[in-house]
Amino acid sequence: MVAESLSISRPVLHEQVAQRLRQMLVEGLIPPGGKLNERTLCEELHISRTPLREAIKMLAAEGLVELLPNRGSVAVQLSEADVHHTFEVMAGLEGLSGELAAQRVTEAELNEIKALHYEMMAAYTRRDLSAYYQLNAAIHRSFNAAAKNPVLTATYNQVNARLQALRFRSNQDGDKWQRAVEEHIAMVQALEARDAVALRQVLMQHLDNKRTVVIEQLRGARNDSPHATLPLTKGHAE
Amino acid sequence: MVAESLSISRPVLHEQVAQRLRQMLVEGLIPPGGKLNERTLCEELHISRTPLREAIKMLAAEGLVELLPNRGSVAVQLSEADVHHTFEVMAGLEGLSGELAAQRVTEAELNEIKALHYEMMAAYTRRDLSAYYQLNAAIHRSFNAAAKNPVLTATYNQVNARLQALRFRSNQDGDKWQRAVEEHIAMVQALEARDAVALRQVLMQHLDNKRTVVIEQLRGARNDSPHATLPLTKGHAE
DNA sequence: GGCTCATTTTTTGTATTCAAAATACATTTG
DNA sequence: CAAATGTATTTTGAATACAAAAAATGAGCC
Repeated sequence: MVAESLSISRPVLHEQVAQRLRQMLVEGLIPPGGKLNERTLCEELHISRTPLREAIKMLAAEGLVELLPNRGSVAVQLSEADVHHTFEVMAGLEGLSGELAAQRVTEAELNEIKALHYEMMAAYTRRDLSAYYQLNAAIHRSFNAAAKNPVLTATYNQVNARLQALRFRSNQDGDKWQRAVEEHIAMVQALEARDAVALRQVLMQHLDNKRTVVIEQLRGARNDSPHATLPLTKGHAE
Repeated sequence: MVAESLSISRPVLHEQVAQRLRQMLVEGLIPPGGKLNERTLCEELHISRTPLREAIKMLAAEGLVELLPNRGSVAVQLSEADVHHTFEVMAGLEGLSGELAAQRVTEAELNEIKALHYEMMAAYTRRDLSAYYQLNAAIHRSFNAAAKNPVLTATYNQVNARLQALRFRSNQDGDKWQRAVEEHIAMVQALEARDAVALRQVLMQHLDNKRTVVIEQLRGARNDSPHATLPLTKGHAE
């Protein structure tokens, strides 16, 4: 609606800082529960406290950090219940995505999703977890895009960002991984058939299963090292 | 999780300011598309620019204002497409609310919802639009509470806040109002029967209809006064 | 030795100042 | 008179300065 955007437009500082902090949170550079010391971050990012604090306030509104009055801010640490609730909402949003995508997907989009799907199958066959994970994310993004609802996409991304900080790599377990792949096959079939109800069903089920896997993993990690930051990418598929 | 909150805890300034700005946006004191002049707001609220700017950044993250680099910030003005997309997401979230509420509602909650429902029926019978509107909102809040998912509630509220700024009063039209009431009756029945699928269905349909009403109203208002801020609460039921 | 409480230090919250960009205005020129 | 350009003013963006609260330190005491 507003014109600009064509101009060179050096992004403003608080935006850059917010983006960088998001990255640090998702990458675990700031671990869940970790404190965001303003002075330290200012020195690291070579900025003053004003834009840093503005960025932190944005992240707080996004649910990525928690503000403790007069005591600064910490990276959110999701409890098991929080994770459960977040996945529940994600399932709802994914379901809606699927429902709308089934109605609105173009042939070109469908083809691209099928292509990504086959790439993913290749990654699965090779047990290439990293590639699988990336393709999986790309496919879910594509479903979202096919739904053609920017509000949905924004909402989805915001809720999802909180989960990203968990840095889970699900489907390490062979059976679970296979089930996920089977669900993916069903997804593509439902999308191709433009079956909104079926697609919604599959996607919600997919998320529910993912939730189970993540929570199991979370419990394991907590038991392994109750007070340390969660160990990441431990172990591989099979 | 974090302790505090028991203490009297005078809220910090940027929080107070954010709350006040939200109120001003929802009440139309700052109209959609209206500019947020920092100097003016500072004087009105008797604060310095620092907490004001922090608050504005939070509202931007919430999607209530838009930041224009080097040109300040304006209250979001939803296009018709935006409204359409927002309602679509709201329908999905309401549907999920209903699905979960049907599974989790307690007898006490059900009773309270039924009580609110009858109060609402009374308001409808009297054609008391204001009371109807408030009770309607209370009922939807109760459904949300019965779903017992704080992430869902927070997400719902955030998306809903953007619509609040439209200040619509739907169901002025007799037929539409009656249909909405019928849907409400179906809701309570489905909740009482703990029929998750039916409840989801009714709630989504309810939101879809509301969307239609709001968009019609929006078109009317835009045509009546293309460039002024939208006229509010014009006309009454029947 | 451990505990309490006062003092210092650090950290956060807010206000003010300085700088840069955008806007408004006036002057010049064709 | 209109368009364009240069100047002044306003407004936003960022850094610094100041105040208040919390945390850390350490001396005195039991």
